[in-house]
Amino acid sequence: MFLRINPAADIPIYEQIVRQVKFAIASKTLMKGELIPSVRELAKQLAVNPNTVVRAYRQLQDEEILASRRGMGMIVTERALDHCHTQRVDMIRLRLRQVLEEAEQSGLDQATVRELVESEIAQLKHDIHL
Amino acid sequence: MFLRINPAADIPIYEQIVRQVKFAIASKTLMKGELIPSVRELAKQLAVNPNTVVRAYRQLQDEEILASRRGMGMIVTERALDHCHTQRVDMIRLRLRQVLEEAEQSGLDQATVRELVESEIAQLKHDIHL
Amino acid sequence: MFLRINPAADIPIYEQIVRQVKFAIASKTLMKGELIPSVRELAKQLAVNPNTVVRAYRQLQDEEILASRRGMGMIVTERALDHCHTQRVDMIRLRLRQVLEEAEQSGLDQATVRELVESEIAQLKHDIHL
Amino acid sequence: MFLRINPAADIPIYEQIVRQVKFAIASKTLMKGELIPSVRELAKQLAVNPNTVVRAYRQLQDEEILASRRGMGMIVTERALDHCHTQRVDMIRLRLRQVLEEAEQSGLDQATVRELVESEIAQLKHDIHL
DNA sequence: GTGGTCTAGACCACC
DNA sequence: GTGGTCTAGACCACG
Repeated sequence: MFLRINPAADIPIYEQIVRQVKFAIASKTLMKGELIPSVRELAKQLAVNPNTVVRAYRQLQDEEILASRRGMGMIVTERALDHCHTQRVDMIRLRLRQVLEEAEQSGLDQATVRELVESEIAQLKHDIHL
Repeated sequence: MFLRINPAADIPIYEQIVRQVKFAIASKTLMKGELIPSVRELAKQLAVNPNTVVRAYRQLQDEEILASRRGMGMIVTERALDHCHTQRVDMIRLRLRQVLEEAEQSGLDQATVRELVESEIAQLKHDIHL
Repeated sequence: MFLRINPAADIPIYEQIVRQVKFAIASKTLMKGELIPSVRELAKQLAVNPNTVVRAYRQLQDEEILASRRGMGMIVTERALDHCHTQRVDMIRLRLRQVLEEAEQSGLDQATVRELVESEIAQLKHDIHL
Repeated sequence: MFLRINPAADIPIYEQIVRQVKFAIASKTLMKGELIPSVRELAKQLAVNPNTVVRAYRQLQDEEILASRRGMGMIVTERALDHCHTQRVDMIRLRLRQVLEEAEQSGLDQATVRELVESEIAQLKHDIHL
Protein backbone atom coordinates (compact mmCIF):
# COMPACT_ATOMS: atom_id res chain seq x y z
CA MET A 1 0.00 0.00 0.00
CA PHE A 2 1.46 3.31 -1.08
CA LEU A 3 0.27 6.48 0.65
CA ARG A 4 1.61 9.99 0.15
CA ILE A 5 1.53 12.27 3.15
CA ASN A 6 1.91 16.02 2.98
CA PRO A 7 2.86 17.36 6.42
CA ALA A 8 2.39 20.94 5.19
CA ALA A 9 -1.23 20.46 4.15
CA ASP A 10 -4.00 21.94 6.22
CA ILE A 11 -5.58 18.52 6.65
CA PRO A 12 -4.28 16.63 9.72
CA ILE A 13 -1.92 13.80 8.89
CA TYR A 14 -4.12 11.18 10.54
CA GLU A 15 -7.01 12.38 8.39
CA GLN A 16 -4.86 12.13 5.28
CA ILE A 17 -4.13 8.51 6.15
CA VAL A 18 -7.80 7.78 6.75
CA ARG A 19 -8.82 9.27 3.43
CA GLN A 20 -6.16 7.50 1.45
CA VAL A 21 -6.95 4.15 2.96
CA LYS A 22 -10.60 4.69 2.08
CA PHE A 23 -9.60 5.72 -1.40
CA ALA A 24 -7.42 2.62 -1.77
CA ILE A 25 -10.42 0.52 -0.82
CA ALA A 26 -12.84 2.42 -3.06
CA SER A 27 -10.46 2.01 -6.01
CA LYS A 28 -10.00 -1.68 -5.17
CA THR A 29 -6.30 -1.36 -4.47
CA LEU A 30 -7.17 -2.84 -1.11
CA MET A 31 -9.62 -5.74 -1.21
CA LYS A 32 -11.82 -7.06 1.58
CA GLY A 33 -10.09 -9.48 3.90
CA GLU A 34 -6.68 -8.12 3.00
CA LEU A 35 -4.13 -7.41 5.75
CA ILE A 36 -2.99 -3.81 5.97
CA PRO A 37 0.49 -2.75 7.15
CA SER A 38 1.15 -2.73 10.88
CA VAL A 39 1.18 0.55 12.77
CA ARG A 40 4.94 0.48 13.19
CA GLU A 41 5.60 -0.40 9.58
CA LEU A 42 3.32 2.26 8.13
CA ALA A 43 4.67 4.86 10.55
CA LYS A 44 8.21 4.09 9.39
CA GLN A 45 7.18 4.14 5.72
CA LEU A 46 5.51 7.55 6.05
CA ALA A 47 8.14 8.97 8.43
CA VAL A 48 5.34 9.80 10.80
CA ASN A 49 4.71 9.44 14.51
CA PRO A 50 3.25 5.97 15.31
CA ASN A 51 0.59 7.63 17.43
CA THR A 52 -0.67 9.32 14.28
CA VAL A 53 -1.13 5.99 12.52
CA VAL A 54 -2.80 4.53 15.59
CA ARG A 55 -5.29 7.34 15.51
CA ALA A 56 -6.04 6.85 11.83
CA TYR A 57 -6.51 3.11 12.19
CA ARG A 58 -8.69 3.63 15.21
CA GLN A 59 -11.00 5.91 13.29
CA LEU A 60 -11.20 3.40 10.44
CA GLN A 61 -12.09 0.75 12.99
CA ASP A 62 -14.81 2.96 14.44
CA GLU A 63 -16.24 3.35 10.96
CA GLU A 64 -16.14 -0.46 10.57
CA ILE A 65 -13.85 -0.22 7.57
CA LEU A 66 -11.01 -2.01 9.30
CA ALA A 67 -11.22 -4.77 11.88
CA SER A 68 -8.51 -6.25 14.05
CA ARG A 69 -7.74 -9.97 13.92
CA ARG A 70 -6.04 -11.22 17.07
CA GLY A 71 -2.36 -11.82 16.51
CA MET A 72 -2.49 -11.02 12.83
CA GLY A 73 -3.13 -7.30 12.49
CA MET A 74 -5.92 -5.44 10.82
CA ILE A 75 -7.97 -6.45 7.80
CA VAL A 76 -10.39 -4.74 5.48
CA THR A 77 -13.97 -5.58 6.45
CA GLU A 78 -16.65 -7.03 4.19
CA ARG A 79 -18.66 -3.85 4.26
CA ALA A 80 -15.66 -1.55 3.63
CA LEU A 81 -16.17 -1.10 -0.10
CA ASP A 82 -19.80 -0.05 0.24
CA HIS A 83 -19.03 2.31 3.11
CA CYS A 84 -16.21 4.00 1.24
CA HIS A 85 -18.25 4.45 -1.91
CA THR A 86 -21.29 5.97 -0.32
CA GLN A 87 -19.23 8.13 2.00
CA ARG A 88 -17.23 9.42 -0.91
CA VAL A 89 -20.20 10.38 -3.04
CA ASP A 90 -21.95 11.94 -0.05
CA MET A 91 -18.86 13.99 0.74
CA ILE A 92 -18.57 15.19 -2.84
CA ARG A 93 -22.23 16.11 -2.92
CA LEU A 94 -21.87 18.02 0.34
CA ARG A 95 -18.84 19.99 -0.77
CA LEU A 96 -20.39 20.72 -4.13
CA ARG A 97 -23.42 22.01 -2.31
CA GLN A 98 -21.32 24.30 -0.14
CA VAL A 99 -19.49 25.77 -3.11
CA LEU A 100 -22.73 26.40 -4.96
CA GLU A 101 -24.21 28.06 -1.89
CA GLU A 102 -21.25 30.34 -1.58
CA ALA A 103 -21.43 31.20 -5.27
CA GLU A 104 -25.07 32.06 -4.89
CA GLN A 105 -24.39 34.26 -1.87
CA SER A 106 -21.72 36.05 -3.88
CA GLY A 107 -24.32 37.06 -6.39
CA LEU A 108 -23.23 34.79 -9.24
CA ASP A 109 -26.22 33.74 -11.33
CA GLN A 110 -26.87 30.18 -12.51
CA ALA A 111 -25.51 30.75 -15.99
CA THR A 112 -22.22 32.01 -14.62
CA VAL A 113 -21.99 29.09 -12.23
CA ARG A 114 -22.60 26.61 -15.03
CA GLU A 115 -19.92 28.32 -17.12
CA LEU A 116 -17.50 28.00 -14.22
CA VAL A 117 -18.29 24.33 -13.83
CA GLU A 118 -17.86 23.63 -17.53
CA SER A 119 -14.60 25.54 -17.78
CA GLU A 120 -13.20 23.70 -14.79
CA ILE A 121 -14.30 20.33 -16.14
CA ALA A 122 -12.63 21.14 -19.45
CA GLN A 123 -9.49 22.29 -17.69
CA LEU A 124 -9.41 19.16 -15.58
CA LYS A 125 -9.86 16.92 -18.64
CA HIS A 126 -7.01 18.74 -20.31
CA ASP A 127 -4.71 18.37 -17.30
CA ILE A 128 -5.37 14.66 -17.05
CA HIS A 129 -4.40 14.02 -20.64
CA LEU A 130 -1.01 15.61 -20.16
CA MET B 1 -23.39 46.83 9.55
CA PHE B 2 -24.94 43.58 10.74
CA LEU B 3 -22.72 40.56 11.20
CA ARG B 4 -23.77 37.19 12.51
CA ILE B 5 -21.16 35.21 14.37
CA ASN B 6 -21.40 31.55 15.27
CA PRO B 7 -18.93 30.93 18.11
CA ALA B 8 -19.51 27.17 17.86
CA ALA B 9 -18.57 26.92 14.19
CA ASP B 10 -15.33 25.24 13.23
CA ILE B 11 -14.20 28.40 11.48
CA PRO B 12 -12.52 30.87 13.88
CA ILE B 13 -14.51 33.88 14.97
CA TYR B 14 -11.94 36.35 13.67
CA GLU B 15 -12.10 34.64 10.28
CA GLN B 16 -15.89 34.86 10.28
CA ILE B 17 -15.59 38.58 10.87
CA VAL B 18 -13.05 38.91 8.06
CA ARG B 19 -15.27 37.10 5.60
CA GLN B 20 -18.41 38.97 6.51
CA VAL B 21 -16.71 42.33 6.24
CA LYS B 22 -15.42 41.31 2.82
CA PHE B 23 -18.88 40.17 1.89
CA ALA B 24 -20.38 43.45 3.09
CA ILE B 25 -17.94 45.29 0.86
CA ALA B 26 -18.51 42.98 -2.12
CA SER B 27 -22.25 43.46 -1.80
CA LYS B 28 -21.79 47.22 -1.45
CA THR B 29 -23.23 47.37 2.04
CA LEU B 30 -19.93 49.02 2.91
CA MET B 31 -18.62 51.59 0.47
CA LYS B 32 -15.06 52.82 0.01
CA GLY B 33 -14.02 55.64 2.33
CA GLU B 34 -16.69 54.65 4.82
CA LEU B 35 -15.87 54.29 8.52
CA ILE B 36 -16.51 50.80 9.82
CA PRO B 37 -17.64 50.13 13.42
CA SER B 38 -14.91 50.67 15.98
CA VAL B 39 -13.18 47.69 17.54
CA ARG B 40 -14.91 48.20 20.86
CA GLU B 41 -18.32 48.78 19.33
CA LEU B 42 -18.24 45.73 17.09
CA ALA B 43 -16.88 43.63 19.94
CA LYS B 44 -19.83 44.70 22.06
CA GLN B 45 -22.33 44.08 19.24
CA LEU B 46 -21.02 40.57 18.64
CA ALA B 47 -20.50 39.81 22.33
CA VAL B 48 -16.90 38.99 21.54
CA ASN B 49 -13.56 40.02 22.99
CA PRO B 50 -12.16 43.25 21.47
CA ASN B 51 -8.89 41.47 20.72
CA THR B 52 -10.73 39.10 18.41
CA VAL B 53 -12.07 42.04 16.42
CA VAL B 54 -8.62 43.62 16.45
CA ARG B 55 -7.22 40.49 14.91
CA ALA B 56 -9.84 40.44 12.17
CA TYR B 57 -9.37 44.12 11.36
CA ARG B 58 -5.61 43.67 11.33
CA GLN B 59 -5.85 40.93 8.76
CA LEU B 60 -8.12 43.10 6.63
CA GLN B 61 -5.51 45.83 6.92
CA ASP B 62 -2.78 43.46 5.79
CA GLU B 63 -4.91 42.65 2.77
CA GLU B 64 -5.28 46.38 2.09
CA ILE B 65 -9.05 46.18 2.44
CA LEU B 66 -9.15 48.43 5.50
CA ALA B 67 -6.88 51.31 6.49
CA SER B 68 -6.62 52.93 9.89
CA ARG B 69 -6.94 56.66 10.45
CA ARG B 70 -5.27 57.56 13.71
CA GLY B 71 -7.76 58.57 16.34
CA MET B 72 -10.66 58.32 13.89
CA GLY B 73 -11.15 54.64 13.20
CA MET B 74 -10.81 52.39 10.20
CA ILE B 75 -12.03 53.07 6.67
CA VAL B 76 -12.64 50.95 3.60
CA THR B 77 -9.83 51.45 1.08
CA GLU B 78 -10.25 52.40 -2.57
CA ARG B 79 -9.10 49.01 -3.77
CA ALA B 80 -11.27 47.08 -1.33
CA LEU B 81 -14.12 46.31 -3.71
CA ASP B 82 -11.82 44.91 -6.39
CA HIS B 83 -9.88 42.87 -3.88
CA CYS B 84 -13.00 41.35 -2.39
CA HIS B 85 -14.55 40.52 -5.74
CA THR B 86 -11.55 38.83 -7.28
CA GLN B 87 -10.67 37.04 -4.06
CA ARG B 88 -14.19 35.66 -3.80
CA VAL B 89 -14.47 34.39 -7.35
CA ASP B 90 -10.95 32.91 -7.21
CA MET B 91 -11.81 31.12 -4.00
CA ILE B 92 -15.00 29.67 -5.48
CA ARG B 93 -13.21 28.58 -8.62
CA LEU B 94 -10.50 26.90 -6.53
CA ARG B 95 -12.93 24.99 -4.35
CA LEU B 96 -15.03 23.96 -7.34
CA ARG B 97 -11.88 22.67 -8.94
CA GLN B 98 -10.98 20.62 -5.88
CA VAL B 99 -14.41 19.01 -5.74
CA LEU B 100 -14.33 18.14 -9.42
CA GLU B 101 -10.85 16.64 -9.03
CA GLU B 102 -12.03 14.53 -6.18
CA ALA B 103 -15.06 13.42 -8.15
CA GLU B 104 -12.85 12.43 -11.07
CA GLN B 105 -10.51 10.49 -8.80
CA SER B 106 -13.51 8.68 -7.37
CA GLY B 107 -14.34 7.39 -10.81
CA LEU B 108 -17.47 9.49 -11.42
CA ASP B 109 -17.80 10.25 -15.14
CA GLN B 110 -18.66 13.67 -16.56
CA ALA B 111 -22.31 12.89 -17.07
CA THR B 112 -22.75 11.89 -13.44
CA VAL B 113 -20.90 14.99 -12.27
CA ARG B 114 -23.11 17.25 -14.37
CA GLU B 115 -26.18 15.50 -12.98
CA LEU B 116 -24.92 16.10 -9.45
CA VAL B 117 -24.33 19.79 -10.19
CA GLU B 118 -27.76 20.21 -11.72
CA SER B 119 -29.53 18.43 -8.90
CA GLU B 120 -27.73 20.55 -6.33
CA ILE B 121 -28.48 23.77 -8.20
CA ALA B 122 -32.15 22.77 -8.32
CA GLN B 123 -32.15 21.87 -4.64
CA LEU B 124 -30.49 25.19 -3.77
CA LYS B 125 -33.01 27.13 -5.84
CA HIS B 126 -35.81 25.31 -4.06
CA ASP B 127 -34.38 26.00 -0.59
CA ILE B 128 -34.00 29.70 -1.32
CA HIS B 129 -37.62 30.07 -2.26
CA LEU B 130 -38.78 28.67 1.07
CA MET C 1 1.13 79.46 4.52
CA PHE C 2 0.27 76.31 2.59
CA LEU C 3 0.70 72.98 4.28
CA ARG C 4 -0.20 69.57 2.86
CA ILE C 5 -1.35 66.95 5.31
CA ASN C 6 -1.55 63.26 4.56
CA PRO C 7 -3.84 61.57 7.09
CA ALA C 8 -2.82 58.14 5.78
CA ALA C 9 0.90 58.65 6.44
CA ASP C 10 2.52 56.83 9.31
CA ILE C 11 3.72 60.14 10.75
CA PRO C 12 1.21 61.71 13.17
CA ILE C 13 -0.64 64.68 11.75
CA TYR C 14 0.61 67.03 14.47
CA GLU C 15 4.15 65.99 13.62
CA GLN C 16 3.53 66.65 9.95
CA ILE C 17 2.43 70.17 10.83
CA VAL C 18 5.50 70.72 13.01
CA ARG C 19 7.86 69.59 10.28
CA GLN C 20 6.23 71.63 7.58
CA VAL C 21 6.24 74.79 9.66
CA LYS C 22 9.94 74.21 10.34
CA PHE C 23 10.50 73.62 6.67
CA ALA C 24 8.64 76.82 5.80
CA ILE C 25 10.93 78.69 8.17
CA ALA C 26 14.10 76.99 6.94
CA SER C 27 13.20 77.80 3.34
CA LYS C 28 12.33 81.38 4.33
CA THR C 29 8.69 81.10 3.37
CA LEU C 30 8.03 82.16 6.95
CA MET C 31 10.25 85.00 8.24
CA LYS C 32 11.02 85.91 11.83
CA GLY C 33 8.43 88.13 13.48
CA GLU C 34 5.76 87.00 11.08
CA LEU C 35 2.31 86.04 12.39
CA ILE C 36 1.22 82.50 11.67
CA PRO C 37 -2.41 81.44 11.15
CA SER C 38 -4.56 80.99 14.26
CA VAL C 39 -5.33 77.53 15.53
CA ARG C 40 -8.91 77.68 14.31
CA GLU C 41 -8.00 78.99 10.90
CA LEU C 42 -5.28 76.44 10.23
CA ALA C 43 -7.47 73.63 11.51
CA LYS C 44 -10.19 74.64 9.07
CA GLN C 45 -7.71 74.96 6.21
CA LEU C 46 -6.28 71.49 6.80
CA ALA C 47 -9.63 69.87 7.64
CA VAL C 48 -8.09 68.70 10.87
CA ASN C 49 -9.08 68.61 14.53
CA PRO C 50 -8.17 71.93 16.26
CA ASN C 51 -6.61 69.95 19.12
CA THR C 52 -4.13 68.60 16.62
CA VAL C 53 -3.04 72.09 15.59
CA VAL C 54 -2.83 73.12 19.24
CA ARG C 55 -0.51 70.22 19.87
CA ALA C 56 1.73 71.12 16.95
CA TYR C 57 1.93 74.80 17.93
CA ARG C 58 2.65 73.84 21.49
CA GLN C 59 5.59 71.71 20.46
CA LEU C 60 6.92 74.52 18.29
CA GLN C 61 6.61 76.83 21.28
CA ASP C 62 8.50 74.36 23.47
CA GLU C 63 11.28 74.34 20.89
CA GLU C 64 11.28 78.16 20.93
CA ILE C 65 10.46 78.35 17.24
CA LEU C 66 7.13 80.04 17.84
CA ALA C 67 6.19 82.50 20.57
CA SER C 68 2.78 83.79 21.59
CA ARG C 69 2.03 87.53 21.57
CA ARG C 70 -0.84 88.47 23.85
CA GLY C 71 -3.96 89.24 21.87
CA MET C 72 -2.26 88.91 18.52
CA GLY C 73 -1.47 85.22 18.03
CA MET C 74 1.82 83.44 17.47
CA ILE C 75 4.92 84.72 15.74
CA VAL C 76 8.11 83.22 14.44
CA THR C 77 10.95 83.83 16.93
CA GLU C 78 14.32 85.40 16.24
CA ARG C 79 16.16 82.17 16.74
CA ALA C 80 13.74 80.08 14.66
CA LEU C 81 15.79 80.05 11.46
CA ASP C 82 18.94 78.81 13.19
CA HIS C 83 17.05 76.19 15.15
CA CYS C 84 15.34 74.83 12.10
CA HIS C 85 18.51 74.65 10.07
CA THR C 86 20.63 72.85 12.60
CA GLN C 87 17.81 70.53 13.59
CA ARG C 88 17.24 69.60 10.01
CA VAL C 89 20.84 68.76 9.23
CA ASP C 90 21.21 66.87 12.49
CA MET C 91 18.12 64.83 11.72
CA ILE C 92 19.34 63.99 8.25
CA ARG C 93 22.74 63.01 9.60
CA LEU C 94 21.09 60.79 12.22
CA ARG C 95 18.83 59.01 9.77
CA LEU C 96 21.66 58.59 7.29
CA ARG C 97 23.69 57.05 10.07
CA GLN C 98 20.91 54.61 10.93
CA VAL C 99 20.53 53.47 7.35
CA LEU C 100 24.27 52.96 6.95
CA GLU C 101 24.38 50.97 10.19
CA GLU C 102 21.59 48.76 9.01
CA ALA C 103 23.31 48.25 5.68
CA GLU C 104 26.51 47.27 7.45
CA GLN C 105 24.65 44.81 9.70
CA SER C 106 23.09 43.28 6.60
CA GLY C 107 26.55 42.48 5.31
CA LEU C 108 26.65 45.00 2.46
CA ASP C 109 30.23 46.20 1.93
CA GLN C 110 31.23 49.83 1.44
CA ALA C 111 31.47 49.61 -2.31
CA THR C 112 27.92 48.31 -2.57
CA VAL C 113 26.66 50.99 -0.22
CA ARG C 114 28.32 53.72 -2.26
CA GLU C 115 26.78 52.28 -5.40
CA LEU C 116 23.36 52.35 -3.76
CA VAL C 117 23.86 55.97 -2.72
CA GLU C 118 24.98 57.03 -6.18
CA SER C 119 22.15 55.20 -7.92
CA GLU C 120 19.59 56.78 -5.62
CA ILE C 121 21.09 60.25 -6.07
CA ALA C 122 20.95 59.79 -9.83
CA GLN C 123 17.38 58.52 -9.64
CA LEU C 124 16.36 61.43 -7.47
CA LYS C 125 17.98 63.94 -9.84
CA HIS C 126 16.11 62.33 -12.69
CA ASP C 127 12.75 62.45 -10.91
CA ILE C 128 13.16 66.11 -10.05
CA HIS C 129 13.72 67.10 -13.65
CA LEU C 130 10.45 65.50 -14.74
CA MET D 1 19.09 31.19 18.34
CA PHE D 2 19.93 34.25 20.38
CA LEU D 3 17.71 37.29 20.15
CA ARG D 4 18.03 40.49 22.09
CA ILE D 5 14.86 42.36 22.87
CA ASN D 6 14.59 45.90 24.11
CA PRO D 7 11.13 46.34 25.67
CA ALA D 8 11.72 50.07 26.06
CA ALA D 9 12.43 50.69 22.37
CA ASP D 10 9.86 52.53 20.29
CA ILE D 11 9.66 49.58 17.94
CA PRO D 12 7.19 46.92 19.14
CA ILE D 13 8.57 43.76 20.68
CA TYR D 14 6.84 41.51 18.19
CA GLU D 15 8.39 43.51 15.36
CA GLN D 16 11.82 43.21 16.96
CA ILE D 17 11.38 39.45 17.01
CA VAL D 18 10.29 39.44 13.37
CA ARG D 19 13.30 41.44 12.27
CA GLN D 20 15.79 39.42 14.24
CA VAL D 21 14.44 36.13 12.96
CA LYS D 22 14.69 37.50 9.42
CA PHE D 23 18.20 38.65 10.15
CA ALA D 24 19.12 35.24 11.57
CA ILE D 25 17.89 33.67 8.35
CA ALA D 26 19.62 36.22 6.11
CA SER D 27 22.90 35.63 7.97
CA LYS D 28 22.40 31.86 7.74
CA THR D 29 22.21 31.37 11.47
CA LEU D 30 18.89 29.71 10.70
CA MET D 31 18.80 27.42 7.68
CA LYS D 32 15.77 26.31 5.67
CA GLY D 33 13.94 23.32 7.05
CA GLU D 34 15.27 24.02 10.52
CA LEU D 35 12.94 24.01 13.53
CA ILE D 36 12.89 27.35 15.31
CA PRO D 37 12.34 27.65 19.07
CA SER D 38 8.80 26.94 20.16
CA VAL D 39 6.52 29.80 21.09
CA ARG D 40 6.68 28.95 24.78
CA GLU D 41 10.42 28.43 24.81
CA LEU D 42 11.26 31.67 23.05
CA ALA D 43 8.78 33.52 25.24
CA LYS D 44 10.55 32.19 28.32
CA GLN D 45 13.98 33.02 26.90
CA LEU D 46 12.99 36.60 26.12
CA ALA D 47 10.95 37.03 29.30
CA VAL D 48 8.03 38.01 27.12
CA ASN D 49 4.41 36.91 26.90
CA PRO D 50 3.82 33.90 24.62
CA ASN D 51 1.16 35.82 22.74
CA THR D 52 3.77 38.33 21.67
CA VAL D 53 5.88 35.56 20.16
CA VAL D 54 2.79 34.06 18.56
CA ARG D 55 2.12 37.36 16.89
CA ALA D 56 5.68 37.60 15.54
CA TYR D 57 5.65 34.03 14.27
CA ARG D 58 2.28 34.54 12.69
CA GLN D 59 3.53 37.54 10.74
CA LEU D 60 6.52 35.52 9.57
CA GLN D 61 4.09 32.83 8.48
CA ASP D 62 2.04 35.35 6.53
CA GLU D 63 5.25 36.43 4.78
CA GLU D 64 5.95 32.76 3.97
CA ILE D 65 9.21 32.82 5.92
CA LEU D 66 8.03 30.31 8.48
CA ALA D 67 5.62 27.40 8.14
CA SER D 68 3.98 25.46 10.95
CA ARG D 69 4.11 21.69 11.22
CA ARG D 70 1.24 20.48 13.35
CA GLY D 71 2.38 19.19 16.66
CA MET D 72 6.04 19.60 15.73
CA GLY D 73 6.69 23.31 15.70
CA MET D 74 7.62 25.87 13.05
CA ILE D 75 10.23 25.51 10.34
CA VAL D 76 12.06 27.89 8.04
CA THR D 77 10.60 27.70 4.52
CA GLU D 78 12.54 27.09 1.33
CA ARG D 79 11.96 30.60 0.08
CA ALA D 80 12.82 32.25 3.39
CA LEU D 81 16.39 33.18 2.52
CA ASP D 82 15.43 34.88 -0.74
CA HIS D 83 12.55 36.73 0.89
CA CYS D 84 14.71 38.02 3.69
CA HIS D 85 17.51 39.13 1.42
CA THR D 86 15.42 41.04 -1.06
CA GLN D 87 13.21 42.52 1.64
CA ARG D 88 16.24 43.78 3.48
CA VAL D 89 17.94 45.43 0.52
CA ASP D 90 14.67 46.93 -0.65
CA MET D 91 14.06 48.38 2.80
CA ILE D 92 17.52 49.91 2.93
CA ARG D 93 17.18 51.36 -0.55
CA LEU D 94 13.80 52.85 0.40
CA ARG D 95 15.05 54.48 3.56
CA LEU D 96 18.17 55.77 1.83
CA ARG D 97 15.93 57.26 -0.78
CA GLN D 98 13.79 59.02 1.82
CA VAL D 99 16.82 60.55 3.53
CA LEU D 100 18.26 61.76 0.24
CA GLU D 101 14.91 63.29 -0.70
CA GLU D 102 14.73 65.10 2.59
CA ALA D 103 18.28 66.33 2.16
CA GLU D 104 17.44 67.63 -1.29
CA GLN D 105 14.31 69.40 0.00
CA SER D 106 16.42 71.00 2.70
CA GLY D 107 18.58 72.60 0.06
CA LEU D 108 21.72 70.52 0.56
CA ASP D 109 23.58 70.11 -2.74
CA GLN D 110 25.01 66.84 -3.99
CA ALA D 111 28.56 67.58 -2.90
CA THR D 112 27.43 68.20 0.67
CA VAL D 113 25.32 65.06 0.69
CA ARG D 114 28.28 62.97 -0.52
CA GLU D 115 30.46 64.51 2.19
CA LEU D 116 27.86 63.57 4.79
CA VAL D 117 27.73 60.04 3.52
CA GLU D 118 31.50 59.66 3.50
CA SER D 119 31.91 61.14 6.97
CA GLU D 120 29.23 58.81 8.35
CA ILE D 121 30.78 55.78 6.65
CA ALA D 122 34.15 56.69 8.15
CA GLN D 123 32.59 57.24 11.56
CA LEU D 124 30.80 53.91 11.38
CA LYS D 125 33.99 52.10 10.36
CA HIS D 126 35.74 53.71 13.30
CA ASP D 127 33.02 52.71 15.78
CA ILE D 128 33.06 49.10 14.63
CA HIS D 129 36.76 48.77 15.24
CA LEU D 130 36.41 49.83 18.86
C1' DG E 1 -13.42 58.75 21.50
C1' DT E 2 -9.99 55.79 18.29
C1' DG E 3 -6.49 51.90 17.14
C1' DG E 4 -1.93 49.53 18.76
C1' DT E 5 0.49 46.81 21.92
C1' DC E 6 1.21 43.80 25.72
C1' DT E 7 0.30 40.59 29.65
C1' DA E 8 -1.90 36.59 31.90
C1' DG E 9 -4.16 32.60 31.65
C1' DA E 10 -7.34 29.38 29.49
C1' DC E 11 -8.91 25.51 26.13
C1' DC E 12 -8.42 22.98 21.88
C1' DA E 13 -6.53 19.75 18.19
C1' DC E 14 -2.51 17.52 16.69
C1' DC E 15 1.86 14.66 16.94
C1' DG F 1 5.25 18.38 23.75
C1' DT F 2 3.50 21.75 19.66
C1' DG F 3 0.76 25.80 17.48
C1' DG F 4 -4.09 28.15 17.21
C1' DT F 5 -7.70 30.60 19.25
C1' DC F 6 -10.02 33.26 22.65
C1' DT F 7 -10.96 36.05 26.89
C1' DA F 8 -10.03 39.71 30.22
C1' DG F 9 -7.98 43.64 31.34
C1' DA F 10 -4.25 47.05 31.08
C1' DC F 11 -1.48 51.17 29.12
C1' DC F 12 -0.13 54.14 25.31
C1' DA F 13 -0.35 57.74 21.51
C1' DC F 14 -3.44 60.17 18.57
C1' DG F 15 -7.43 63.40 17.24
